[in-house]
Amino acid sequence: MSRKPLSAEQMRLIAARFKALSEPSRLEILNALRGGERTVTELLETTGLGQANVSKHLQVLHGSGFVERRKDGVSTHYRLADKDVLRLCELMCGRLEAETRVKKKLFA
Amino acid sequence: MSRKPLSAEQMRLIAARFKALSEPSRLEILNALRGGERTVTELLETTGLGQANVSKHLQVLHGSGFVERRKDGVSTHYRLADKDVLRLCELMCGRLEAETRVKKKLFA
DNA sequence: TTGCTACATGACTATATAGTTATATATGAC
DNA sequence: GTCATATATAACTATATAGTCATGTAGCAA
Repeated sequence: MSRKPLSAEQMRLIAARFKALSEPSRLEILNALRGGERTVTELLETTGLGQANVSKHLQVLHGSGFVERRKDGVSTHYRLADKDVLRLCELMCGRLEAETRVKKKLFA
Repeated sequence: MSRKPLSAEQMRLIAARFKALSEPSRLEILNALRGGERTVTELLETTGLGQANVSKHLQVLHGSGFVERRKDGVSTHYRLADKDVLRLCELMCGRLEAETRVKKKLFA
């Protein structure tokens, strides 16, 4: 299970990737992309966030390698780069569900 | 692979968990705990961080459920709550390695 | 009691960043 | 060319937090 020791530089890079996933707005965007490729305008409508705000979040997600993009005329289409994001979120979800179960037991 | 839709509240909670993993210092602490239970003093020595700083990071990690603790006299022993942290980091590591391979190809 | 050690916490500063507004850039229609 | 649309970006404000210093608190020894 546990692998090689991690260097300080590796941990800095890993922390930066986790930071990209540490904002609810960005998770909302990623969640919206689960349904497939979306333009920025579509993401504005789905998430209800401001245009400049969404654009900045998309730059962060693209810079961290979580989304890829494709320009088509005046639009830019974004999509999930791979399934890792979903797996990461599902792992976190699993943790939350476990916690919730424990809390329910305490109050039962 | 992809599961239920996520509520805004769930995404807020997930983001908070990712945020706990988004600091290099906290990853260093978690990395040190891969070797097993450690006291705060031991973590100070391993990481080289300040006492108050480590203590605060440990509160964050404990509040997020990533570490558990056990008081023994004047000392507090911390340990990884489970293996999920390692799996999460390994997933991120895998992404980084893949990126590095791509970059090497570009310069080859 | 006093003193010492281990840890936690409040107050503070400095930095990072989410969100907004205004503007820039680019593409296509006309 | 002008105009409108789609996206990106610069500048700014407000908030969050990492790190430090000082202090508080709890357990143990003498």
